[in-house]
Amino acid sequence: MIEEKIKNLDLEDLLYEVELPLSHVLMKMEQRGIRLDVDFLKTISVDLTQRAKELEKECHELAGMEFNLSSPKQLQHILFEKLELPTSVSRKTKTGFSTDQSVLERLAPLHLLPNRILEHRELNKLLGTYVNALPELVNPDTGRVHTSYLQTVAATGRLASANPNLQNIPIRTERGAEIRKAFIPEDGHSLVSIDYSQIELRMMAHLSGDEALIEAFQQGEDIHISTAAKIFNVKPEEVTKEQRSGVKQVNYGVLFGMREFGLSQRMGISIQEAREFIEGYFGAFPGVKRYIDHLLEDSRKTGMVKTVLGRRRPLPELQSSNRNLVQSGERMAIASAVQGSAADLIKLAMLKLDADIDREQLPYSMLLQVHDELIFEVPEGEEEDSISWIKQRMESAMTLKVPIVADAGYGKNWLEAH
DNA sequence: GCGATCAGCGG
DNA sequence: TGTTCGCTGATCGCG
Repeated sequence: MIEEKIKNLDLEDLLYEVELPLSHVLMKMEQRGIRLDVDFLKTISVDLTQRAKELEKECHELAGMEFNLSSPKQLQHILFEKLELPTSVSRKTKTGFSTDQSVLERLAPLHLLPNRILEHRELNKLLGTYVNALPELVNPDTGRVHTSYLQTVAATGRLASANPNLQNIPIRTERGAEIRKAFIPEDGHSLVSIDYSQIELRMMAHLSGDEALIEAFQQGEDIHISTAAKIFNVKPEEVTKEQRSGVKQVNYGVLFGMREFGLSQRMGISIQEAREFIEGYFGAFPGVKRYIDHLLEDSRKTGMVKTVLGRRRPLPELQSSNRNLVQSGERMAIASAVQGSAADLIKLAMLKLDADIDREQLPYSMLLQVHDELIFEVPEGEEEDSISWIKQRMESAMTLKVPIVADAGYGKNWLEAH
């Protein structure tokens, strides 16, 4: 029986105290939906389409012939055969040479076309996936978009979102971030966004018990700067932007089980330099190194990895004789422990928030979850009060060996609130 | 119409 | 050989 199995795997609490109650919270969020400013998106669409057309024309001229800019196959032919640009910067794919972003960036100094393609790709992505697609998904009865949260598809225990996916709305580029302005509150309300600060690194500090990492978080300083100061043995105020940026990438790379090669690619440094970087990192945080070693040994023995709430991810790869498969499994083991535990944390926070909103009959609506961020709709004038109320509950959802910090904002659209 | 492939968005 | 997870869209070959 399934109940028997759940009991034997010690998953009863997770199922009955977390996942099943959470399904109700998610249902309410889906039914409430979030309001979308369709007129605003139509306006953006006109501008982006105009610019995309210009770029398309220019690309055809640069290529000396017409072709479909959205076809990697045709672009491959133009770049590497017609224009004879070097294939050395491109990795092989099943169908030939890749024309992805990193390749086009490396070709950019040699020809104008790759640059124009890059811009065209950005615009086409925004138009096709968001600006033109989202208005189609507005429910005519509610005037809002209603995502579906998937509770059982992510191997780490995270949620997923679909139809539409509201967990991957652009933010990193200026044009992309504009799209967030289309997500707006009900009349007389504001959007409030509260996100956990560096939650995965804090979870790593907690899980590993590394004294230096814990100390760095307890000091409440910029974690990447204090990490850099430790690795390079300088004072925090002497850390350069480049050093901070490199350390940040290592900090997050460690969470994904990154190795020398991946880091060197990402940072644009040699493999030797990347190796020294990683050695410096683990030298400064020996507890993290010990934790990862133990985690991998344990996961290999048991064939699975667990989060703080006992959520399990089977990892048969770790017992394979294929070295690549084992290494891939090791990356998943580290990522699952950290990301999955962070997912546990925000789920507890959501349950507490929902229960307390109900109990205190507060006029706050939880609308969205984006892994480390919660978005609420609250009445105008209650922004500050709601923020301190929500923040307090998010920051105390679990007790870790480091402080849990959440940053908050509010506004008349999602971009402003962030 | 379906599935494989490539590409790119987020945390 | 070469970062984690998952979702979506366009193209293209197959039927």
